[in-house]
Amino acid sequence: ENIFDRSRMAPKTPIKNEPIDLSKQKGCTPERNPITPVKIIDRPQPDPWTPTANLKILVSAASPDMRDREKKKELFRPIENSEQSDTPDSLQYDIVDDSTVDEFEKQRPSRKQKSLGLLCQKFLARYPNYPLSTEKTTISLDEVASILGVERRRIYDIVNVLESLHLVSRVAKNQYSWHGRHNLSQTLKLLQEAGELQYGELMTSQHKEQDLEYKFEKRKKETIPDSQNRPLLDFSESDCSSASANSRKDKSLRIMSQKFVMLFLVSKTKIVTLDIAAKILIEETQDTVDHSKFKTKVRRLYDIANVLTSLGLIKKVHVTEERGRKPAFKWIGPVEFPEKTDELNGHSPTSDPLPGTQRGACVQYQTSATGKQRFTRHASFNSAQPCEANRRKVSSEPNSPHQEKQDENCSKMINLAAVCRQKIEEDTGNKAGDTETILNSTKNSNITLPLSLLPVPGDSDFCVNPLPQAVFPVVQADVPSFSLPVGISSQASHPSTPAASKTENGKPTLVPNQPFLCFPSSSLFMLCGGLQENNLSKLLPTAGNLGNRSAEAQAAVPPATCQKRSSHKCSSPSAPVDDEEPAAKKQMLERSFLPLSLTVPKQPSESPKAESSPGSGCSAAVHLEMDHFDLASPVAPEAANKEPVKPLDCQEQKKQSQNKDPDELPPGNEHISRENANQPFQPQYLYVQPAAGLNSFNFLFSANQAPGAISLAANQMPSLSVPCVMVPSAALASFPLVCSPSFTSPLAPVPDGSFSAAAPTNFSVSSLASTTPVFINTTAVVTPKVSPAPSVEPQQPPHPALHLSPVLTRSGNAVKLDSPVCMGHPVTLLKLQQPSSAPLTPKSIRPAHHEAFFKTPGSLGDPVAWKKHEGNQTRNASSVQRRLEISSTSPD
DNA sequence: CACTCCCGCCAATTA
DNA sequence: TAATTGGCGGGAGTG
Repeated sequence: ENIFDRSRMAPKTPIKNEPIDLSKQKGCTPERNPITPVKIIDRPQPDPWTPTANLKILVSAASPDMRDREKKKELFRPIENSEQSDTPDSLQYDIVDDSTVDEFEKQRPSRKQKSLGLLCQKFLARYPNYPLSTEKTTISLDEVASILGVERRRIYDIVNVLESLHLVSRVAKNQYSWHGRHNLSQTLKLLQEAGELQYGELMTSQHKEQDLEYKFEKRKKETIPDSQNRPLLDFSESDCSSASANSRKDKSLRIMSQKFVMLFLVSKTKIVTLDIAAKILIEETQDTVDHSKFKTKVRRLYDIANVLTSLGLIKKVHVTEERGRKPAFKWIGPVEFPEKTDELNGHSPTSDPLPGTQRGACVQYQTSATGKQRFTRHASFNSAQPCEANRRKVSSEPNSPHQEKQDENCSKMINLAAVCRQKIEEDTGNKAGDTETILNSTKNSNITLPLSLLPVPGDSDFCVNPLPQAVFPVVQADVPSFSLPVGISSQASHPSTPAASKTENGKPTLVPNQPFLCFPSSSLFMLCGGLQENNLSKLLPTAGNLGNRSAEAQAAVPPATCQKRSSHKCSSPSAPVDDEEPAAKKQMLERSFLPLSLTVPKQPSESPKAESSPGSGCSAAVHLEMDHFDLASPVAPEAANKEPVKPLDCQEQKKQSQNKDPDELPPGNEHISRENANQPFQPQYLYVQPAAGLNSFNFLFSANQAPGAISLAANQMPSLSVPCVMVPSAALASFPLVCSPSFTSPLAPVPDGSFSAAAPTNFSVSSLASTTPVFINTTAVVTPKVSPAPSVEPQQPPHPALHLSPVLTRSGNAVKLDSPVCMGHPVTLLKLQQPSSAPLTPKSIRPAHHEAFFKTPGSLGDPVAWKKHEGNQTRNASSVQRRLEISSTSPD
């Protein structure tokens, strides 16, 4: 159609034609053949494209490049075909016949054919819905405009809306990068959350529109000032910090789009009438609701609606009310936004080429995490780009008047964020109370993270950010590495531990902050502590900025660094850095996402950044955050040791993040990632038997730490980004136990004695045999029994050992070899593979099913320990679940 | 006539 | 200053 138009109508077309068609149609030249040509023209073009269209889509999935190229050409075809297809053709023919000459031309271009919706479809057709992570698709506005045969202005309309949903992001002038729908669910989720804050009340009431409106206004006044103030944090700015002003009024379209979507997401009926939406939007923006404004708003809404319709998120409907029928749109997109990993996983596999690289990391995150991860990923990608990418405007200026505004907003936002957070937590089912409590209990500075999060502006991130997980530090503990839990607390250090660690290969790793210890055994363990959103959030913050968080956050994470290494080792030194940045970016991005005010600018806090990590390249990223782990990587085992030594306690934890480099690690090694700290922990642990790829490695994950961290490589190779410790079984042999005091330490510093006590225990464990992996959380200890479990059989649930009391754990570390699991905390142990004793789980034992475990954070025995993060955790958990499931499956 | 929403002027922002 | 973005609203196409 376009072609038609072009030939006839559009002057521009000529150019477009050629370019547009690209190679294929020559025949179709723009000429206007009065007669049949029309049709012919159409035909030819379409044909070439159409046929392929479907294929190409598929292909696109397969090969990006191809798809891009082809899609461009074809894409619109399909659309056209679908919509217009028959009609136009037939018409055309007729027309042709009738009015051989000019007339048809006029008709062709019917307005509909030029609609923004159609244009958007064409636009979308050019890009894969779920581009591989590896490929980065950039969109040139000029190019697209010419290809689609429209003025740039129109492209802006589309892109702005897509940008609001994060399907694309502005990279530079005239350049946008295509993200596809990977993040869509995340974005929608955020919008929904944000929407609930802003409009929740409104919609809740079933809406009568008026009611809604009414409420809306009311609400607006009361609670959400921000929207008016500065609704637009949206994107970039917030994070960027300065935020430059919101540029222009601009963003209006973007913001409007987000708000519009929010209305749908919040609405129970999922139907929003234009006029209501317009009113709401107007009000937010302005108080005056003059008619002209209304009209303008409606116009814009149509624009947005057209794009959303093209995206398949809404459809037009009519609602008849008393007074008649009103145009409205119904949301037909996803309503629930679990984090989805979706395709990512599938895609990811391909991506990993880079072992240690960022990318890899990113991927993992993605994998592990849900949508968030995706973001992360993007972020990483974007990393190259400035955060601002989103907005050109971002001015760096630190403080500008705008800023002030922002600050104000920030405060508001913060509040909102807090609210959101709470909400989220609650929603998640976590117990918010717990969280807090936990915090308190935890006190340890670092750990407390969760708390801080709340208050901190960063929170907003929380709400906003989906990605948090992206960041966790991962450490690989390779062979040699040992980290002593010592760090955990100064107190904590345990002689034994260190010794142990070293002893053998050093495999056993302790992570200072981390709660868990892993031993390699044949089977794999995964422990998940609190994975949570919170964690995530925390993590994010770190990256971001947020000083506040930093402290708390340390926990947060360093950008994950190592990620993927699973298969490879990560090692790339450079990677870490990158990761970090990306993380930051992510944050930004995330923030940006938030439409409303959610995003909060970071506050100035000081965050001590982690020191740069020593040698490990990867580590760099990590350090930031804080992880305190030590990794002992082969490379720098020493370092690891050192750190451990340090008093981790609160302070240190922050800093510590050290990673080690993966490089050195032998492939099989374990990675340890840790998170640390900060957080609340979650009691959940997963034990995974080694999958094929894993062989002897065991993984432990602490939920808390790395939310998204755990991800399994596509191949099954598990890659851990999580704060986990993996120990090669071999290494473990001698050491059964690992203790990480750190974690707990923060909360409850473990008495030295306790720890030591534990140590002994461990030894005893030795009997277990190498196979048996033992994890000890400061809080909890788990002993998985590996199939071969030696005499000590963990299986019995009832083991006395199991009971190590949480107390111990908390206080210090409890360790038990015998019992399959010991938990200080309400940790849940999951065994995926082994059936062994079901009962293994300590208190919280949930049913063997992983899912169950994950899902129910609540089960945690100690609320205190685990705090609030749960909300986050939940998310994390979910991600974890996935992974676990995956992993489990693989092993199975 | 009401609904849609295309079109493109022109200002704000950037480069 | 030129170019890029994008707000905005007139007014045309549709039903």
